Amino acid sequence: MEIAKTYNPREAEAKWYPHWLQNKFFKSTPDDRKPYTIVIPPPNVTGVLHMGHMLNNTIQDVLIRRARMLGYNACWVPGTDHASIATEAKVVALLKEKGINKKDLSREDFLKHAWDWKEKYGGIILEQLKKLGASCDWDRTKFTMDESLSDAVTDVFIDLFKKGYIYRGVRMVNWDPQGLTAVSDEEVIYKEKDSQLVYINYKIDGEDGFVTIATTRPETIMADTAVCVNPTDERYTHLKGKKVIIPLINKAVPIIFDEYVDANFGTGALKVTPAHDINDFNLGQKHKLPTIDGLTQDGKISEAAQIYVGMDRFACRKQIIKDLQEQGYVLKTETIKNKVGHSERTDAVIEPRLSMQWFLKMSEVSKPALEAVLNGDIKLIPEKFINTYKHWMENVHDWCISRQLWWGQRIPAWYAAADLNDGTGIQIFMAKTQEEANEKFKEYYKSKGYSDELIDKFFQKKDHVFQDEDVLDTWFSSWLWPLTVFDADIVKKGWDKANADLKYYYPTNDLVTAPEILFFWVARMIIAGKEYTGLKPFSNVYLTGIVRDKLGRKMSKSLGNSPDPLELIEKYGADGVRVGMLLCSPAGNDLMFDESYCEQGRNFANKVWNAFRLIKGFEVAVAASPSKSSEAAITWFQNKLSEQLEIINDHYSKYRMSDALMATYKLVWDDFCAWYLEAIKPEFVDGKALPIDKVTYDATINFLEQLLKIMHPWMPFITEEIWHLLEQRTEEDCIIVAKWPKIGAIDKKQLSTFEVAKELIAQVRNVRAQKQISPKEKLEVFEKSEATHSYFDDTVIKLANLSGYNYTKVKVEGAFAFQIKTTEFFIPLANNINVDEERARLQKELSYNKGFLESVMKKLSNEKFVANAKPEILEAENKKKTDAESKINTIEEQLRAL
RNA sequence: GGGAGCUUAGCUCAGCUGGUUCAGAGCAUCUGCCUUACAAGCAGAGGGUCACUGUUUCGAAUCCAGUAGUUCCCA
Repeated sequence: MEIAKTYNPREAEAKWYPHWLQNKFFKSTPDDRKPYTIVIPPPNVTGVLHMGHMLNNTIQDVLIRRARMLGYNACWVPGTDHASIATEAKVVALLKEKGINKKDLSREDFLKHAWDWKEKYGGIILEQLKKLGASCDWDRTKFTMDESLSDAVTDVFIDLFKKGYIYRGVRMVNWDPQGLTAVSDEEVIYKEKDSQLVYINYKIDGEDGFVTIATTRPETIMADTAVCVNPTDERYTHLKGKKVIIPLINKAVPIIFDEYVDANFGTGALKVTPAHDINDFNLGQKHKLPTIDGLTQDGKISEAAQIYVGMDRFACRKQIIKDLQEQGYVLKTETIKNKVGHSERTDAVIEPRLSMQWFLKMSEVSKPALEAVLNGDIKLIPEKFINTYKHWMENVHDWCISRQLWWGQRIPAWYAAADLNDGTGIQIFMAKTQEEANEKFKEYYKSKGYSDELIDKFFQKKDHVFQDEDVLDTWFSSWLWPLTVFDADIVKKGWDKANADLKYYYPTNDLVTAPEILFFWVARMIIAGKEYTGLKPFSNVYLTGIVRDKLGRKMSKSLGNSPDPLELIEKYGADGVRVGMLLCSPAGNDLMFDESYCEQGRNFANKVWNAFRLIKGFEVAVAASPSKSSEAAITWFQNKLSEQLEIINDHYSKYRMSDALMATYKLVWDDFCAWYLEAIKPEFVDGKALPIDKVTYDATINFLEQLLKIMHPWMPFITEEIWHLLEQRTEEDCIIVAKWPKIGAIDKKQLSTFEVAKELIAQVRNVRAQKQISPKEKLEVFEKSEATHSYFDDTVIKLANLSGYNYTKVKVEGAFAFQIKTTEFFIPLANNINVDEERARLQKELSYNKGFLESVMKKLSNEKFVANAKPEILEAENKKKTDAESKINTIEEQLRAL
């Protein structure tokens, strides 16, 4: 059978993924093995696969595949997130294209469109993950708005409300006038902008003179309800009890005094607009000022402003500056830099706005979550994020959980009049259905002593008991993810009655996610986990970096600097891309991605392929026994494999993915291909390869199989492909479910002996290169030593192409001489010795060694060093001294001999 | 404005408790090779005042302080 010279990833990928699925290798059900669980950070239904997902999911797949091979019952739960704002924005935009305005639709109709959209596009990203090789248990795929998961979200809301953690209040929120919803503090991105600071004169009421205020938001002056100055500011003390007149609308507002105002900023006089600034709001509360909302929810000037009504806030800003200037109210304007908040989702400028929202009180519930990380019960990798986490959790703000949207879980709060006689007041009850809400209100009214007749009459009217219009923040459903993917009824039943799945898989093992959502998601999952099970949701949180381009810019659609992951897979193969991603991904640090890493990954796959090709091509001679050189190579590689496997396992245990990968890469490429295979490769005689003996062949196949297993988590496809090409195997005998290799005995001494042999071989090759001697011409080596033989002699003879490896007690004249450690070697070179060149080389070596000796002597002659250094260090220094001295002696002798 | 991190070869990064396997790896570069597994390869080689300044120490890439640059988080 002809095997292709270069590896073709496409074929293997098309073959093995379906094969794994068919054999249900990704599937997990509880059994008596130990579980190893990962829940996927559910990608957004609006998303398509980007480089961040690639990185994140490759890491998860590597972890889960290795765990599977280690014998754990590995379970990787996939799913998606409904992404309230982003999805609603997409659907609204799509409808708009079709000429449909959201406002013209009923809630039900809109949701129908949204579900259609989700069904059509929501699964794209999961399909793309399959191309990457992701070994998720697809039967467990969940969506944050699945009926059962949504139900759990509502249950949690009601439960937390009962516990007193959820409250409703007027708050200054970050309002997105485009998305028409409040967004959380975390969803506001502050960008530095040039802004006009306008100095406006407010006339003092009843006397001549002005107070000048400075503002970047002149369009809100109509909503001013005071001007505030610092009580210690002498410029203004005479204004106590006075009023000023707001220009254009000629309205008098009081001058108030408060320490809050910085006398040094602007003019030291601050316009107070409680409805449009959080600090002004606080001032307003303190000084009992009225609140005027000068803007509508979509960012236009409101009726309350009296003028410019209906004009857009930014258009109005321009216009009002112009008008104020014309009427002589503007003292001056200057350009300053300030940070302006933008909506993460719509990029609209955030408007601080007073509105009625639902909040979750965080101070209590966050305590166990902070504790879990601080005491090490949950590990953050890398550890530096513990600081960040701690800081956030200790200064945590209440969480605004309501969103003025339709796509999401509707808040289960129901409202009706408190007083049935005149229909005034508002009473609120939590309920999951209209019927349940009605019952609660009936009971309530009865308890208040209203007559049955009155109550019946009330309930005959339509919409008497109505539900809150808002939905919950998406994170309010995804914080339950590790719980509800296994048991959506956990909130109702409690941990003690949790189903078998949850009891088995929870707490999960590892969570792999981006540091950007440490608070949004990770912290809140810990809170929910602690609240509903008393347990942590996961043991380790691996925080990946941000994928950036070569120039360090974050990869984004708008910059167009992100390669399409699927195209990369097409070009380099899934294995190549996986290796490429992880070669450049230190934990928690950003990675500067470049396609050349994928090329390196592809090259590696090809190297592995060709190693297989070589081995597969061996002709086996059953009767032959292994040569000494092969025997030595086999024992050496056995040791090497064990040594490196131990290192690789250790890297994994510390989540040092790129180190584990690099160790694997070097073990395969350098140790196995460049050294081992070259050492055992049969020689060519008369243009034909000699057959290989059975012992060496079996050992080699065994090594390759072990290496394939070690490579499998990184390169699932090529390893599975070769696994099956090596021999005829049953359907179920797949590498994906093979056992992870065990570490054998490690003979350190032999490993270091081989290192000397390698150095010797390199020296011979080096001499050839320098003297331009063909690799085909055999050379001879003499070792000056008392010994007559060492273990790797034959291996050296083969790899360096020697005619003989000899031992001598005296030095060899007229030969190229060199040293490895303290041993002297000679290569007779007939007439090839250039005396001047040799002298220069030896002189250079001599002066290096003299300098080295000098630095050692400096230490040893230092009394304080001898007195303070640890004994083993002192010993090492002494050995350095004697070694250097002997080297210097030898070199000097060689020089004399020239 | 407050806090955290980073700065080591051309690039991307390792360097745990201060001391020869401490100045490393991979890629890139240069030189020589189409040696019948692999040119997506083989064999060699070059390349760094460990950001800067100072401190502690017998000894500092490593500890400490300051400076500069840079990134992130919070307001």
